[in-house]
Amino acid sequence: MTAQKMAVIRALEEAGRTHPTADTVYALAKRHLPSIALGTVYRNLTKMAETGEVIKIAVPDGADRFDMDVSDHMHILCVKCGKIYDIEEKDVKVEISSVPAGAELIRFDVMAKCICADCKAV
Amino acid sequence: MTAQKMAVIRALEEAGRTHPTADTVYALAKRHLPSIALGTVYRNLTKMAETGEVIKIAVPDGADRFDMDVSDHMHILCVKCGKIYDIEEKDVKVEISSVPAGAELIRFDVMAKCICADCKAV
DNA sequence: TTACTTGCAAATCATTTGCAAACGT
DNA sequence: ACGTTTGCAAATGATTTGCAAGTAA
Repeated sequence: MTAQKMAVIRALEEAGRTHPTADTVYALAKRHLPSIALGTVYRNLTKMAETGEVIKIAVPDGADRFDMDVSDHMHILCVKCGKIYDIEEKDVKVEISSVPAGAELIRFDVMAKCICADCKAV
Repeated sequence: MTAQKMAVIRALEEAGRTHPTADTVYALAKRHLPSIALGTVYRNLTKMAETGEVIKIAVPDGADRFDMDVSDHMHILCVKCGKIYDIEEKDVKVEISSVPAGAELIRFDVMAKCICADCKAV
């Protein structure tokens, strides 16, 4: 456990439910540890994604987003502003009655797309 | 309609259900139109994604994939080899009982993750 | 000590873009 | 003729990596 990893975790906590990009995590972490490097943030986030401490979310036309909430839930992306919202597990039901023969299911990532209230208002 | 766009469409047809990357589409298109440029393939795919002629699929740790099957269906990604399989609409049921207030749902992209039969066999 | 982690900068990969020439209609 | 599309190469943006120095255990 290094000061850098702690700064990254703290940054993720501060980001709350905003699903920050690596860049945003870097900016937040820098406030507490000004010497931290962007590469270090990437290295920590990548490792944490591998160990399951965070979830990495790929979005079309944009940088990856990170989510420290690893509980079962899904995401809904506003295609206009790019904000990502959460939908709690209890509010989604996914059932798959058939997978490719022999495949072992690991997890679902449900990414819904919407135009969010803020963007509709414009 | 240009020869280049036709070559891209033909490449997508040849790729079948393999969800090719832009690079793969380029390689296939080049067989029929050797003078075609990678940039042109990107331009065509991007435009086609905007108009809904193809679907662009963002995957973590990899290039975007394209799918000429725009019907309602889901994808399942093997986290080992990166292959993407289809799951027909009738084999998946997604229900969302609550979306962020005021948001207008556009579509779902369900990306399941698995270890596919080929990779389990190794 | 000793393996792991960092900061930095350069490298890589996917994708986009400026521009002048070529093309479709 | 005129707006659109192309090929090419250079530019961009995100992410990764090599390396020497620093740090946690």
